[in-house]
Amino acid sequence: MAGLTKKVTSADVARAAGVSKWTVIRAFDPAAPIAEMTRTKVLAAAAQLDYRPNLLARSLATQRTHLVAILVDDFENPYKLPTLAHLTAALQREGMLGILININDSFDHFAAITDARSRQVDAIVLFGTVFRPEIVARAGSTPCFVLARESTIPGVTSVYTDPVPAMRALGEHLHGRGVRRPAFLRGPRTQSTALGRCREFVSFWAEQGVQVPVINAGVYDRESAAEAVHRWLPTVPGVPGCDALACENDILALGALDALRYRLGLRVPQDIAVVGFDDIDLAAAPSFDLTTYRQPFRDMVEALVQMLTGKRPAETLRLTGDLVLRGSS
Amino acid sequence: MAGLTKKVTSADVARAAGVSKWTVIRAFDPAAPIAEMTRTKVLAAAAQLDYRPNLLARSLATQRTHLVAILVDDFENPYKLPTLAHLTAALQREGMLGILININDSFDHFAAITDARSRQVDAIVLFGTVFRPEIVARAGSTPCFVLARESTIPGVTSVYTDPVPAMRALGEHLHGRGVRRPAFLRGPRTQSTALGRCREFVSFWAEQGVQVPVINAGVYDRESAAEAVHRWLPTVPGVPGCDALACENDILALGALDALRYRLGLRVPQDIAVVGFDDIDLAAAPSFDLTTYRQPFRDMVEALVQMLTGKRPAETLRLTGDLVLRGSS
DNA sequence: ACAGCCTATGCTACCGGTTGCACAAGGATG
DNA sequence: CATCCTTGTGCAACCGGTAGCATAGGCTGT
Repeated sequence: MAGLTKKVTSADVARAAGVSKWTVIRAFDPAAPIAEMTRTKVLAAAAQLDYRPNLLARSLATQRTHLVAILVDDFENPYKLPTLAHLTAALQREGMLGILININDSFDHFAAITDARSRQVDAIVLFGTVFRPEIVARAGSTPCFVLARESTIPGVTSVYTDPVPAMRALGEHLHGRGVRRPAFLRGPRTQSTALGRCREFVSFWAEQGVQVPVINAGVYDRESAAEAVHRWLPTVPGVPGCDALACENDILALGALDALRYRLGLRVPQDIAVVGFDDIDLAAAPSFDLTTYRQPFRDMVEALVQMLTGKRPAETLRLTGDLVLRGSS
Repeated sequence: MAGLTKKVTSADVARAAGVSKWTVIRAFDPAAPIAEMTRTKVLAAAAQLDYRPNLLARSLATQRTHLVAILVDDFENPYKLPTLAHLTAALQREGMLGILININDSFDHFAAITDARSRQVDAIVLFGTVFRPEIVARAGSTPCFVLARESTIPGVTSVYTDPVPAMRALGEHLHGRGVRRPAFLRGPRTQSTALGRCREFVSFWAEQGVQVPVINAGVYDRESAAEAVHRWLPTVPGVPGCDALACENDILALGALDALRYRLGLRVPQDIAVVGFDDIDLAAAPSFDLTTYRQPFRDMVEALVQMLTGKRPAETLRLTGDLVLRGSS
């Protein structure tokens, strides 16, 4: 019955309770000066009519929507699902909700940011997406944050895992295991520069006097990784042509692992070691048992949400994660 | 500069162009009667000031937000990420955006639906979540859809994969391979009833005169599945105690597969066959090579979005998927 | 020259809240 | 008993659009 009738507004409740609509509003504001008896009367009438304040109208008046745009351009990497879970949960704890925006060929950053701003979102979160400075400029006065990626743009705060200690930890681990001819497998070139993992890994080995070949998978995708490794390894002198494969993230590593074992007939870790980055759930599966570097996703999200609620100053944060040693290395 | 100044409204553009704010609005409406010269002048002024209509104000006036609430309560199952990608893309093609709402212990269906309605969303999508009739009643006049789950509630439209032909196909496949003592591994009991996979699998084998034992993993989680299988199988007479394991979804199947191979030392498929449901990306990995039943996620999403835009009558749809034969059976 | 019509523009009222001010009622104070 | 203060309530104005009516002014037809 209640569902079929027109929407209930504060004026309706006011009429039912015999007060003005402003008094109704006050009844819902714990800090407002209002007689206890009146409040009780109003709340009873509101409950009776199933009144809910219209947040659209409130947002228009207060200039705050408690809405955050979350821009994602790559739904291939499994770590994004649990991280989205953390992010939405953290936002909800703060009374906010996230609008999930899919950046793709027909809806680019430009369109997404324009749309988000028209909707008056309180903030924009670029979650693991590629971006260019001029794109962020479109955000105008809307605060812009980058999650899980380095931001080289001044004024754009980012929270991500510091690649320097991470790649050093992975490098030292491999070096300690006797690795001397490692290769690096990365995804799209543009994104890689924003991650710095390749750069740091290569730089670590340069210190050891080793030049690391870099393989391009082109996309962050298990199958593409498998193909890239399958094509590349046989072209390198030696059997196998390298003794370790460091991958930009776990999903590439899983593809690589499968290609090494099932297409190239190699034993991991005996013939070649494999390490990834992220520590996604499947990395722990005995079938893969992948050595990787765990990103502190939960902490990253918590820090980001504190920044966008203003509970913490907005400044770029580089967090460190943990080396997770498993059987693949 | 533009970012630091106050928000630009139609009145500002009107002032700049020397017209009234209503004329500004008309300039942006292709169907409005307006002199071409005026329109040009207004659009120029708008571009100059970087004016964007405030969709909040528009929504308040038109009573349409073009916002859809997407309720998710389980972020464990990897199929949800690509499906979210499809869903957001499809919504965006229709000029809508999705608010991703995380249902959990501190923010339940009740709170989520109340909040979503206060925000005046055009529709609510329950994406693979458990729900009770009284919860949906809270949606009031806001249309409610269930994606990837059966809805037993009258008036609530759902789009899901028909478990009848699906489990029959899996059952017949296993039967044809000589399986005679299969078991079924499922997740939480409450959700299972809304999926019907267990029911239909058991019923298929009943027709063959076989009673299927049902194992509870408790949660849709790889590790829980592995533990459940590891605990259960040794308690059953015979080595192994069953000759096939059908799992409610792929993520359970991957956990089961690992437990069988690495904890119980069994060979798959020689000693025991394993089949899943969903066809997630990792099911195709050579390490698992899992036989499964592919859900037509893309079609499901497309149909759902057409329903919520009104391009198609809202009625429960049971789609069929495809049996995907691989090496695990 | 004037009715009749059409086009382009302005205006009022409204969507459902918020904000700050005005003011009435009642109690404390001198 | 007048004054001051406190508390509680009503109200106008506003947030930035939309919808539909009113009307000015140009053009056509007779």
